[in-house]
Amino acid sequence: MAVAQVIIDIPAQQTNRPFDYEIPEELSDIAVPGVRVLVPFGRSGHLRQGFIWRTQDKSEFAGRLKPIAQILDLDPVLNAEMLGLASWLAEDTFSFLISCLQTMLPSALRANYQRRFYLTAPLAENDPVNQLLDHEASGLIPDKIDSALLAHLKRLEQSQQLRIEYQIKQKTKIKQEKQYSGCLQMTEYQDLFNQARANAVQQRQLLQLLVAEPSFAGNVKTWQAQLPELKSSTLTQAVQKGWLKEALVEVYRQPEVESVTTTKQQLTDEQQAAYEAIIAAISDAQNQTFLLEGVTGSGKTEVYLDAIAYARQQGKTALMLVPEISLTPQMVERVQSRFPHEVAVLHSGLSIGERYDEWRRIERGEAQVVVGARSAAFAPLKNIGVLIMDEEHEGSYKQDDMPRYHARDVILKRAETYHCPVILGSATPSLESRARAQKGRYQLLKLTKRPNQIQMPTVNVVDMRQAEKVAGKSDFSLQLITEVKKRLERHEQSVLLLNRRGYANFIMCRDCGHVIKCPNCDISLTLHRDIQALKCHYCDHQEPIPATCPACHSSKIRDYGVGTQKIEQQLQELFPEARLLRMDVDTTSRKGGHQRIIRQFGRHEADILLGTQMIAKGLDFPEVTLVGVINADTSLSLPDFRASERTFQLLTQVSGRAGRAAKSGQVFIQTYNPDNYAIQLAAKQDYETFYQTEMRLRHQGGYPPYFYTVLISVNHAQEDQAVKKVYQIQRWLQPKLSPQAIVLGPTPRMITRVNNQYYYQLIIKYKNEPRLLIALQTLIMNMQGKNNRGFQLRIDREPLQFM
DNA sequence: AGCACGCCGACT
DNA sequence: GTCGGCGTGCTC
Repeated sequence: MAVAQVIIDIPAQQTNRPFDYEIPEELSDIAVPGVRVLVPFGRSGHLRQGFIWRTQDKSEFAGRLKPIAQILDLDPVLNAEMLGLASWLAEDTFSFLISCLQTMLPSALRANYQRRFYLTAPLAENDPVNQLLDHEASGLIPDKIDSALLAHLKRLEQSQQLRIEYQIKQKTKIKQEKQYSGCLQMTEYQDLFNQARANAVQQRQLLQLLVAEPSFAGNVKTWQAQLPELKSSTLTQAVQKGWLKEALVEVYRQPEVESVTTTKQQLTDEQQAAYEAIIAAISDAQNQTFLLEGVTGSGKTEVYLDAIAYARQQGKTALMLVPEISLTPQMVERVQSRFPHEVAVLHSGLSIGERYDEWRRIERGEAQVVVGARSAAFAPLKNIGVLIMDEEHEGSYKQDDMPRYHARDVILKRAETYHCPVILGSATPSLESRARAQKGRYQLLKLTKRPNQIQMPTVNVVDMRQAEKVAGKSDFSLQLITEVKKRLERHEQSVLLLNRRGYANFIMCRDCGHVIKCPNCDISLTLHRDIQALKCHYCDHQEPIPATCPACHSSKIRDYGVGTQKIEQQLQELFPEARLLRMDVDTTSRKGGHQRIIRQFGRHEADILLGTQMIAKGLDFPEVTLVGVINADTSLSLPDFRASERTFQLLTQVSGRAGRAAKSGQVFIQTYNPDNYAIQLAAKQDYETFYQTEMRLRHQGGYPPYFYTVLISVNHAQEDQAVKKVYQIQRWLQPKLSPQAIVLGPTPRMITRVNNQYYYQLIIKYKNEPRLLIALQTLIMNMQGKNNRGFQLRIDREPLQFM
């Protein structure tokens, strides 16, 4: 009897091992590893989705095996490489196999479990179940249902007044579109036209078109291209009247863009040297990692594109990861125009269906070049020739829920499998990567110059302790404002950065000092003036802005801190004639909001772009000649050993936005710490000195890259419980560590309470602890069962956030 | 997550 | 004596 080991999708994920199932004879041909299956699970025998992990001849399991109910794929959705990658990922990130398998696939392939009830007897008029009805006698039972209502449903089921069915819906896969085509003779259309009422303008236009071309066909858009006034309802009516016939046609959701082919640009000497090193590794199938350290504007992208072109010439595929934020239309067009019809793009703006279509194009080999954000690291490419990660230092490459993977590690792993090179590119590499280049594990390639004699911007540090301020607007130095004014006069553009990391707008009472806090979390609420509400950035809590202080009823309650909205208002007062664009989480939260703003600014529809860190990347506009940093300091004072690194990166990146073309650029950095090394060196655009300085400090403090780190965090609704558990874990773990390992804590997390859960943590710094990783695997298993209800454990290897 | 098994309290 | 509370543990 053939047996399949199946990894099952159990919501609570209390198990991390496969379950054996019998493969029915008729399914034996297609029951191969990597296919999705439906299997009965548990006493209820309800179907759940799973993945075949392995197949074998017999089972070790003593009991009776249930058979696989259904196989969902004719071809496996995960090949051998992907299954191996999942297994490595699960171990590396201390996560469950099932969650790794799920994150590697587009969510369209994930099962959608739902419960429906069907009435078998009429309900009482006031029965609460009435609210759930969405059809005549049936309704959906929501996932989040209050337990009383669920219990009520179960009672009704027991008394046979209704029955509950469990269903697994596959999310829509194939998009279909209505196609309308003429189905009558020209003379018939002519007759209809003659009969049509004189005021039926739309119908007459439509018939006129059909008289001219009786077999015209196409979707709504095609028809509207001919008749711009045409409404889709007119087409529907025409179908009803028998003038047209309609049919459903399968379409890809992202039709391929018609693009012009652009060719290779002339490379500078430095670019050429980097290119040659990379292509040698591609043609020799060497698993070599390159760190491409190039100053802003030095043309790293051109090197990437040429490397991809070389891989394509060799008949190989290529993957390029970029941070979500720089996945702009300009960027995508640049790749698409270089490799027409070969590119698949994966980013968060895609709908589930669009994402699946792109995934399918890659999987079928129809797209050989993939550009995407973090999760694109799992793109189902085969025969990869080169893997690229742009802005390699970016924190967004690490996922911050399970599995907590870093896309850099994923592509390094894939490169091992494909024996191909990896290019990590950045103007400000992470210290981890730069240190590896120092040790020779990565090969360092440098681009120190901008092509075409374009100058690096000149950077001025403005000492805000002594600078003359604009009257009444203490956030602006006179110097910066004068520069902005000059740009407005010359019709050039300015970019202003508000460094808001770790800084928020909060509400405080001037009389008693009371700060309005979130009822669920230990954090003050942030003011959002556009929606007239106070919001908590850690849970979903939201409340109206109070008119008086809730503690002392004084009316002198006002907001503190610097927010983009406030700065925007002040700028508008200073320059009433200037066209301003604001870019922050509030203005970009809607789909495409980010790209809309960038496009607008690119068309020079605004003079000043004001924004948070998101403006530091991805924009490349020739008219920008001024970059101003309003407050460089805020990110320096955070209790995180990476504070300097992040500040340096942010300032360097944003400075690089100035003077990308013929016009030279200037940068003004306002700060209260003008002597700080991160600020000084960012002003000089001197990465190498920053690297040396920061490495010394990391060495003294015993931080990465000199030590590895693991963060272990426990949370519970009761604070004493969380404390007890974290100490218990420490006592258990300590004896398993060598004396060289350093344990920090246990300590409460900086924001101890979030969503009414108390968080306590332990940080372990180590160099070589073979027993630690095994111990942590054990810990995660132990925490699942028995007396650990109500606790959540989180293990984060090489965490980027320590707070 | 479901569902059953199992060991304690208030009832026909 | 029994019915049922939901704590505990298993699901191929």
